[in-house]
Amino acid sequence: MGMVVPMARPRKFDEQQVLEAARERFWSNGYAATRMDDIAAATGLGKGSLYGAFGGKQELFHRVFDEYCGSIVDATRQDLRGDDADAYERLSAHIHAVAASTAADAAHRGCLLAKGTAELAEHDTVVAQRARVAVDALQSALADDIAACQRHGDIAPDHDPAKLAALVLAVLRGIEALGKAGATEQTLTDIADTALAVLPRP
Amino acid sequence: MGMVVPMARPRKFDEQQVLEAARERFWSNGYAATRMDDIAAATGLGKGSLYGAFGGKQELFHRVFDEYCGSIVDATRQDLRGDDADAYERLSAHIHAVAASTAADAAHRGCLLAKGTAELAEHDTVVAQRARVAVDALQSALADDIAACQRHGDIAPDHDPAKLAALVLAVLRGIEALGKAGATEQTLTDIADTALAVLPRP
DNA sequence: TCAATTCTTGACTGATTCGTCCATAACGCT
DNA sequence: AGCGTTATGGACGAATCAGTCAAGAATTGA
Repeated sequence: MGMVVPMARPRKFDEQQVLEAARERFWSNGYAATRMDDIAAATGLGKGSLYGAFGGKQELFHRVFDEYCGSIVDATRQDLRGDDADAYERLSAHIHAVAASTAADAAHRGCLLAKGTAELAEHDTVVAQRARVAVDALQSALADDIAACQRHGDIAPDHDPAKLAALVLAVLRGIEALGKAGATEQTLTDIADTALAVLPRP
Repeated sequence: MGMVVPMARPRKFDEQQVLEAARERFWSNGYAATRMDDIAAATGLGKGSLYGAFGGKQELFHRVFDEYCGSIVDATRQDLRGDDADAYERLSAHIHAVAASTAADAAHRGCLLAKGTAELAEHDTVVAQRARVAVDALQSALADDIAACQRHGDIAPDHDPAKLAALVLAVLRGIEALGKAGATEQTLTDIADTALAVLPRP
C-alpha cells in the first residue's frame, strides 16, 4: 500500500515550504500563540489543505520540531566530524560558531529546540522525548570529538570524554539561554573563549 | 494622595497568595496557555477583583515575573555571600544545589526566568529588560564570589573573575536547559562536578 | 444610621481560534 | 470523455478567552 501512483489531484503546494513557514511562526511566537490561520495565510493555503496534509496544530508542530531537532543534530555532527588532527580546532570553531550565531540573533528568538522544550516538554511527551533524543545525540557528537582531541593530545586523556562533553553541551545551551536573556556579543564570545581555555590540557 | 487611610471595603484576599497561584499557572503552562479564568478559579476570586487588583493578564505576569527574578537573584546572593575563606565552598555548594534542584524537578518545568524569557522576551520588552537585569545580577554575584576565591587562593588569580563568572553562569543556565530536556540526575551532577574540576587552580 | 468609597461576583460581550464540511477543481486511468 | 480519487478554499460551528460592567456588599467616618 502507498506504493501505487496516486491517480488524483496532486498537491499544489510544497510540503517543505509549508513546514518552513510554520517553523518560522512557531519559532517566533511559540506554540500557543501561533494561529493556524496565520500559517494558512502565510502559505496561501486554505485551512482544509493544511489540516488535510498535516492533521492539526499539534501534529504540525511535532513535524516542525522533529525536523528542526534533526537538522541541528546533523549540523553539529557535520561541524565535528573529521580527522583526529583537527578535532580540537573543530571543537573550538563549533563553540565559537554557536556563540556568534546566538549573538547575531538580534531578535533573541534563540533555538527552537530550547524554546519548544521550555514551552511544551512538561505537557507533551512527544516533544519531551524528541528533545531528549536530540540532546543525547548532541552530547554524543561532542564526546566523539573530545575523544579524538584526547587521542591527538589536545585534551588531557585523564578525563571521561562523556563528562567533558556534557559540560561543553551545558555551556552551549547556557550561551543560548543567556543570549535570549540579552547578553552582549562580548559576553557570549568571552564564555566561548573561557570555556575552551579551561578545558584540561595534557 | 494615597496616604489617607482608605475608608472603604477592604480586600478579602491576600495579594501574595494570588501572585503565588498565578505564578504556579504561568510557570506550569506558560503565559499564552494560561487563562485568567483559571487563576480566578484557583484563587476563588471573581474576575472583576483580579482585574481590579492587577490590571490585566500581561501586567499580572509582569508582577509575577518581577518577583520571581528578584527572589532567585536574592537567593543566589544569599548562597554566595560570606567570608573569602569559604568562597570556594559556597561556589561549589551553589553549583551543586542548582544541579540537584534541577534534577529534583521531575515535572521539568525548569526555571520561570528561563521559561518566561524563552516565550516572551522577543516580543515583550518589559520581560526582556527584567531578564537582562536578573542575569547581570547573577553574573555579578558569581563574579564577587570568584574574586573572593582568588583572594583566598582557591582559584587562579590570572583570570578575569567576570569572565569566569560568565562561564559558570552559562553552565548553570545550561544545566537548567538540559534538565528541561530530560537529562538524568547523574548527567547534571557530572556537569557540576566537571565544571568545578576544570576551574583553574592557582 | 447614613454617606462615601472600595471590593466582589459572575453574567455578558466581542473577538479569536481550532477544526470541520462541502461544493468544486484537478489529475490519472480506461 | 467519463470516472474515481484526492486537493482546494473558504464559509461555518462551537468553544474559548480577555476584559467589562452593574448591582450589591463591606467598611469607616460623621
